[in-house]
Order: sequence, then structure tokens, then C-alpha cells
Amino acid sequence: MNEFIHNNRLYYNPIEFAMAHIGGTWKIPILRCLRNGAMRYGDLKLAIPRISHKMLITQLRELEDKKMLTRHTFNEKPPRVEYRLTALAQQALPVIDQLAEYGIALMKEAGIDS
Amino acid sequence: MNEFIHNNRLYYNPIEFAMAHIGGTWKIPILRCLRNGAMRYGDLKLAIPRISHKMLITQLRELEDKKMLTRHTFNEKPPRVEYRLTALAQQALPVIDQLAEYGIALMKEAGIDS
DNA sequence: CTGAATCCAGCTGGATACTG
DNA sequence: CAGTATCCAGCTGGATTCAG
Repeated sequence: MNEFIHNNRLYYNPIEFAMAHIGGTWKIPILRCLRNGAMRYGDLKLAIPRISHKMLITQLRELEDKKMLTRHTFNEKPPRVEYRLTALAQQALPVIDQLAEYGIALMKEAGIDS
Repeated sequence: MNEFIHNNRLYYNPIEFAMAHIGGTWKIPILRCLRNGAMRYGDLKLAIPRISHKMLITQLRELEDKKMLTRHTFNEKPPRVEYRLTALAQQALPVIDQLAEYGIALMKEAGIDS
């Protein structure tokens, strides 16, 4: 029973805490897009197929709140905003890569060509 | 755009496919319980705090459907059923362990004592 | 271009009751 | 002991509209 409460939410184990940071449909695609440097909202929107405007905005906010990325606004017209991974998020990349490897192994096992 | 369809569901990437196998609140706790050998329904129920009857049953079914565990029934009275990890599920254990490590690192960063 | 707010349909999971 | 079925409240996320 190593559960704990953080920011008014109950977690049953450390993995749940990790998944609050990188889980869900969209956080990993966003983090992977940013692995090679900063990107703007519009470019992320183009780079991630199927994501809706609302989900991209809300997921970016959540990642920012969790200190997974920083947000830099430029005082230009039209507005320009760039997002960049923090060190905390960079630590997640190897874990994400291992998850991807396992996913590919499962797909092979299921007879899906990747 | 490497999305694909499997069993009538759309996946955007291999990680989503992996998370269909080990994701959600309860699949990882179940898999970890079984890492040292077979267990019965009742013992799993006792070993996993907070899980409801319905969730344990449905998650066990899903894991069985995805070939993550095998189900052995004994013709006894009262009934006895044992669940055991498949090789496919055992391959997930290192990935799960790495996720747990990252979760603990995040907790430390957030000032939570584990 | 980037972001906030609202409405709403569909899924998730808890509580409960019932079965062999 | 193990499993099924039903009801229902709450959350998730898409579509849409408005704004600096």
C-alpha cells in the first residue's frame, strides 16, 4: 500500500504518477515531436496527425504545469509561441523508446507489419 | 503517419498498441502480482488494494484476450481458477520496471517521499 | 496565430444484485 | 469462489464559437 496524494489526486503507485506525465493519447506524440528542439503551436498541430485543436492546447498546458516543457512567447504580430522540453521530459525519452520497442514486438507477434 | 487498425480499433502508433496491453489503472498491478507465478482470482483481489470486483474481472479477461495471461480452471468445489503470465507478458516486465524507476524519479523531483 | 469557453455524446468504472 | 448483468454518475474529448 504505497499510495499517495499529490495536487489533490490519489495515485496508487509510482507508475501512475509517471503516466500522469507521459500518458494519454497525445502526450508522447508531443514529447517526441519536441525531442530535437523547440517547435511552435502551429507546427506541432501540423506534425501530429488527428490531434484536435482543443486537445493540443490542453495537453500543452498540462505538460507545462508538470514542468515537462517550457513556453516562450515572442511579442510579434501575429503571435509566436515556442515549446521546448525540460530536462525532466528528456529523461522520459529512453523510457518512451523502450515502450515503442515493446509495442513493435507486440505488433510483430500479432502479425501486423510496422 | 504510421497508424493502423487492429481488431476494429484505430492505433496512432506502436506505443498506443503497447498501452492497450499494459495501460490503464489496473493491468500493471495485475501483471506485477503475477510476476513470481500463478495466482487465483481471490488472492489477486486481496493483493491489489482498491480494485473493484468488476474491474479485476474485466481486466483479467482483456489480458487473457490479448494473450498476456493464461487461465486454468480446476474442476473443484468451490471453483478454483489460476492466472499465469505468458512469455509475451514477461517481456513487458523490464519496460514496466523502467516506468516505475522514472515514476520514482519524478516523485523525488516533486518532493514526494516514496 | 494562439488560446479560452461552452455544449454535448460516448466511454469508464463503481455499486449492486444474481448465478453455478 | 468465481463470474455475469444492469444501472448510472462522472470524466473525456470533439465540434464550435469567440477573442487578443
